[in-house]
Amino acid sequence: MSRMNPTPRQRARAQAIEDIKRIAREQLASEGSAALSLRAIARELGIVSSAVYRYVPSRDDLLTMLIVDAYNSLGEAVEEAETRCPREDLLSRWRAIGLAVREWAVARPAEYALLYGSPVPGYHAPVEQTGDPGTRVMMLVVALLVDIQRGSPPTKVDGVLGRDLTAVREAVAVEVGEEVLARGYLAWTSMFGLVSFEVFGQYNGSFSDFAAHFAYQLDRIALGVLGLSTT
Amino acid sequence: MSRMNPTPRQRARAQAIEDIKRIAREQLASEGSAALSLRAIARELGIVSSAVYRYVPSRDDLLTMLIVDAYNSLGEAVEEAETRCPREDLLSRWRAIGLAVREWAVARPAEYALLYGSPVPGYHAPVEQTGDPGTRVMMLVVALLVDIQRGSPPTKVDGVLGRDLTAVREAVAVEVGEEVLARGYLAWTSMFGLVSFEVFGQYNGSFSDFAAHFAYQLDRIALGVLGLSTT
DNA sequence: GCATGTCAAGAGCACTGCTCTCTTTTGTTG
DNA sequence: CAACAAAAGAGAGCAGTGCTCTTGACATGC
Repeated sequence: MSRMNPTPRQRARAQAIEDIKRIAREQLASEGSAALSLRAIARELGIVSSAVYRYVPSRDDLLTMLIVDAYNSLGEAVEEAETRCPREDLLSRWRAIGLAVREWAVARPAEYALLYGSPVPGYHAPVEQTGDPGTRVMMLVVALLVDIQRGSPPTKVDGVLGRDLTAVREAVAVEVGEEVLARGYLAWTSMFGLVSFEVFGQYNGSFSDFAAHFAYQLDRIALGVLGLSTT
Repeated sequence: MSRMNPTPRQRARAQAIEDIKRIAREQLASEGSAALSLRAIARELGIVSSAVYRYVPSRDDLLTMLIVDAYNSLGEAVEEAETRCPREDLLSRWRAIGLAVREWAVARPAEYALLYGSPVPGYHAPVEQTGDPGTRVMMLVVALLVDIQRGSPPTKVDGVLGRDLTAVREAVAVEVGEEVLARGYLAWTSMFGLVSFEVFGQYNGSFSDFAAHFAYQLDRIALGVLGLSTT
């Protein structure tokens, strides 16, 4: 009833929500996440502030929508880049994932901060909405780990960490050993550490060419952490 | 005149500023950086809001003070841990730095977010005040890199990245080759990637024992990136 | 044509940072 | 000890925020 043949009403409503999100993204880009103001959005739309609440329940819900959209946008971009690679070329798959993440992040620093920066104060992302889109990139890395594991026997990890990793392995239900999984976690966090340092300006102008630095370190992660040969 | 024998006035003033910063830190911890409110601080102090402006020029200046204090607190903690290690035990020095950073971060997540999270919207840290305290931890890593370099001939890095690294090497004026410097950057960002993922809740409950995970990955960085033997 | 549901408007509440003026307190000094 | 100046506090006020509520206009579906 609501998805087959949308009524003009539903069309207009969807368009209004799309407009609100578009302007919200612009504000996000120019001012930052905490400066996101429903009143400013209303002004931009030539609308009184209370009217915005017809379309968006609250500021936090708007943030959630933007986060979900951002996760999907990032996921789509990275999936698109990764599927171009030949399946057997593990190194180029890793490179494609990393480069796509960085490219997306530097193009949309505010949205990247929303996903991977400090959590917005007072706001906690509802996992039931953000959880699924938030794992799309992760899943590509997991698939890569499976192919890295293939051929060599899985190695366990000792202690509490080993049990945690086993639980993760069983949760995602793929054939990857604990030790490779741990390598994947480090590669994953290292890559986001690199991107975050660049996007959040932690390098303090050490590098004139961030892309070169990132590509270099991405290969170093592939070699030193994932064990992929870069020759 | 102003630092030898402080007058009672100066004492009271310093105490008032200290109280403001203390309550600000509490608010930061309980609510987050954007929720930091001068009016709320005034309420807590039993003071009218305008009176706070006698001690703190603005909200942004208060944030700057907190950032400088946080950098110094972190730097002090890490320096303290690192100097305990025997100079020749490079691995334990790296471990000490990493563990101290993590410990400090998980104990003060809000202040850590202030330093290494997404930048506070509308606020840009004045480099002339935050620059120096912000490099204290970095300097320990640089010193470690010098000792890693010692004995082996320095290796250059090609291209733009190589020139950037040479500029950094000349800026800090220490005997460390470009290639080791690049390793240091990756180790540095990887470590902060790990800490940020934990503090900012990106792991989504994968690990029950973050400390074990961190210690494990810290050693892996030492081995795979810094080239320190963990045997 | 009319009832129904949607949308916009506007007022209002409680909060924020910040400025201004006025008064009180307080340390110093003649 | 008294007088003075500097510092601190109080309070009003401005412009902004998220959000709620009521009221009126309008289009949609029967």
